[in-house]
Amino acid sequence: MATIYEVSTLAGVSLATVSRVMNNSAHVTDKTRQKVLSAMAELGYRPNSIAQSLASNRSNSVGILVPELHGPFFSTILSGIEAELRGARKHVIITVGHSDKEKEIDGIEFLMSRNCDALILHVDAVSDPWLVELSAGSTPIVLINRSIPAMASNCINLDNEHGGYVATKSLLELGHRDIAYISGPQWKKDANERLVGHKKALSEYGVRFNKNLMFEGDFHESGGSKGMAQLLQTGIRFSAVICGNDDMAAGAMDVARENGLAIPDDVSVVGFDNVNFAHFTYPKLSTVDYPMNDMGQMAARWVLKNVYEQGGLEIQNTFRPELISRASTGPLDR
Amino acid sequence: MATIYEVSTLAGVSLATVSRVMNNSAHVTDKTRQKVLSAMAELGYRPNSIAQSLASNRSNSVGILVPELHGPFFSTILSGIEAELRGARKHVIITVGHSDKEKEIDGIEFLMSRNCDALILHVDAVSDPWLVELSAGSTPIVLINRSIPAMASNCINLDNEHGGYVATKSLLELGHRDIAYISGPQWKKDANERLVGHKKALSEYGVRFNKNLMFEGDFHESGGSKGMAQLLQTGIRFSAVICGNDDMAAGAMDVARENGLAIPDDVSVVGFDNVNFAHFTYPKLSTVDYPMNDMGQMAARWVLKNVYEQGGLEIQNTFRPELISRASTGPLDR
DNA sequence: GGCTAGACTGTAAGCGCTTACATGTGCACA
DNA sequence: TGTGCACATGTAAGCGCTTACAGTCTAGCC
Repeated sequence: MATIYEVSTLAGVSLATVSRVMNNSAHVTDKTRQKVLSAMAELGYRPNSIAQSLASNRSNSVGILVPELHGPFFSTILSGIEAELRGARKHVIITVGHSDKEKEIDGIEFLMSRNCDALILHVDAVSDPWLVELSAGSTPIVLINRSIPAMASNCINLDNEHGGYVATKSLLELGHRDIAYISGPQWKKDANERLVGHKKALSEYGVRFNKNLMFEGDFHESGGSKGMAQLLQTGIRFSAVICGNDDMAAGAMDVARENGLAIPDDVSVVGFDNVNFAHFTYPKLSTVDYPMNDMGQMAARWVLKNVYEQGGLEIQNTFRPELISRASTGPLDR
Repeated sequence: MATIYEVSTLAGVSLATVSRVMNNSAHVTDKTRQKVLSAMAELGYRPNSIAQSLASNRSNSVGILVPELHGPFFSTILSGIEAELRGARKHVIITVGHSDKEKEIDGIEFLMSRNCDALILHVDAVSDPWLVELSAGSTPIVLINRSIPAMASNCINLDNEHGGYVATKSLLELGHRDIAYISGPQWKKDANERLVGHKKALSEYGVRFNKNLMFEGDFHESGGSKGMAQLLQTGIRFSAVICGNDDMAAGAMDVARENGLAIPDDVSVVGFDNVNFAHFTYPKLSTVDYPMNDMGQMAARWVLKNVYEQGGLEIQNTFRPELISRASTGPLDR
C-alpha cells in the first residue's frame, strides 16, 4: 500500500503538501493540488487511517456498545446509528455488553483505547455515578435508552413511563379492570419505568394494582410463557395482560392459546417495542411503538453536532411512544 | 491518559521493558515485571491500541461488511462472529454495503484503511473476479454466504441449492404438484441457487417447472405480498408456494389469507432462513433452517485459525440446511 | 529598486507504541 | 582468572501521518 511519502515524491512536493491536499487544510495552488491528486490516483493511494488517527488524535470513528447484537431491537438501533454516521463519513466500532457490568466496562475500555471520538452506549449494568464520572472524561458519551438527570443532555431516551401508561390506559378505556402485568427484570430501568406508568394509569382509573397479577419476566419469549402459565395457575381472573416487551407477549399469547383462551376475546394482550415480528404474530400484536431507528439516528446526530461540530442539527432527548393498536386487544365484554 | 513512557519512568525501566511485559514477548524477571505491573495499575494505564497498531502493523480487529444491520438475518450472523472473536479478545469493526457495488467497495476500503487483520464479507454486488483479486492482496478475506471456486477455502457458505431442493421435495412428498415459487432477486447468487434446487427437485419428480407460477421478489415482505397477489391473479391453480425467504413467506401468507385461502388447507407455504419470527407467524412457518449464527461463528473461527494462528480449530466451509416442518404445510388433499 | 504583506510550500518534531540491535550482567567451565 | 554464553535490559529507529514554524516567492507600493 502506497504511503504519503511515495505520493509526495511522485508529485514532487513535500509530505506536508500532500497532507494539506487530503485535508483541505490550507491554501494549495490548483496546479500543485492537481499534481498531488494525480499522483494519488496513479498509486491508488489511500491514507492509513490508523496513522492519521495517531497523529491527529481523532479517529473519525464512534464506538457503540449494545447489550446484544442479535434480535430485532438492538440491530434496529444500530442501523439507525450507522446510517446517520455513514452519511457523514464516520464509522462505527461495535461492542457487546451482555448487560453484564464487567463486560460493559471492558467493552467501553476497548472502545476508548481505540481512540473513538465519541461513545454511544446502551448499558444496563453499570451505575449512574459511574457513567457520570465516565462522561466527565475527555471522550464524549451519549446514552441511549437511559435517563440520568446529572447528564440529561447526553441521554437519548424513551419516555418508558408514558409507554407503560398508554398501554394500560388503552386497556382501561376498553373496559378492562383485571389487568395482569408481565414485567421485564425490575433492575433494568426501562422495565421499571414501564411498570410505574402502568400503575399510574391504574390509579387514575381508581383500579388497585394487584401484585398477584404481576410476574417479573426476563424480556425473553420464555419469560412470557412462564409468566402466563403462572398467572393462569393462580386462578385469579384477568381479562387482559400487558407485557414488558413483544418477545414476552409472543410467549404469553402462545401459552394462552394452548390453554384454550381466545385472543382477544378471552384475554387481550399488549406488548411493548413494536419489533419487526409484532405484526406477524397471531393475532397481530397491539403494542407500544419504540422508535428504535429514530433514537439511534438521534444519538448519532448528537455526536455529529457536539463532536464533529456539524451545524443545523436539532437534538431531541426524549421520545414519546405511542400505542399501535392491532388485533390482540379488544373491548371487555361480559 | 497515561502513556507507556510514564509507566516506564515510574517503574524505573525502559520503554522496551514495559512493552515486553505487556506482550509477554521476552523474558523479563519477575521482579521487573512486578514493578511494571504495579506502575501500570497505579497510573490506570491502558495501551493506546492505535499506536500499537501503527507500530506493529496488527490491529487485533476484524472488519465485517454486511448488506444491512437491521433485521434478524444479518444481526444473527454478526452475533455469531462477535461472540467467537470476543472470546479471543479480538474486535469487530462493522460496515454496511446495502448490496450496492460502490458502497461495498467503499466499505471494504474503509476497513482496509483501518488496518483490519482480516475481513469477513457478506457482499452481493461486487463480482467474483474482483473478490478473487482482493483476496490475493495482503489482507485475508473470508466470504460468508458466497461460493467462489477459485477461493473455495475462504468461503463459508450454505448449500442453497440443497435448501431449495429440500423445500420443494418436502412439498412433492406431500403430494403437491402445482407449486408456485416466489424467488429472491435472481442477480443474487443465493436466490438463484435456491431456485436451481427447486427445479432439480421438480425434475426428479417429473414435474415441469411452470414459469407462470414463478414471481421474482425482493426478499422483503412486500415482495411476498405482491408475489402472492400476482400469482392469484393469473388464475392458474397451485396448491403450494415456496418463498425465497421468510419475510416474503410472511407477506405471501397475509395476502393468501386476505383472499380467503386457508393455510395449509388451501395452500401450503414454505419459507427459507428460519429467522426469529418464523415461529411467530400464523400458522407457524415451515421453513429451511439457515444456521446464521453457526456460520458467523465459523467465519470468525476461520480468522482465528488462519490469521491469529490459533490451533485446533476445524473449519467447515459448507453448511447443509434442513427443513423445519411446522404448521404452514400439509398434505395435498383433493 | 527596495520593502513588505500575504500566499504558498517545505522542514522537522512529534503522536505512543514495537522491535532489531547493542549492551550489560552473572554464571559455568576450563 | 579468563572465556563464552544465556539471559535481562536498554537504545534508538521507525510505523504513516499531522502541524507548528520557518522559509520562499510574488505582487503591490512608495
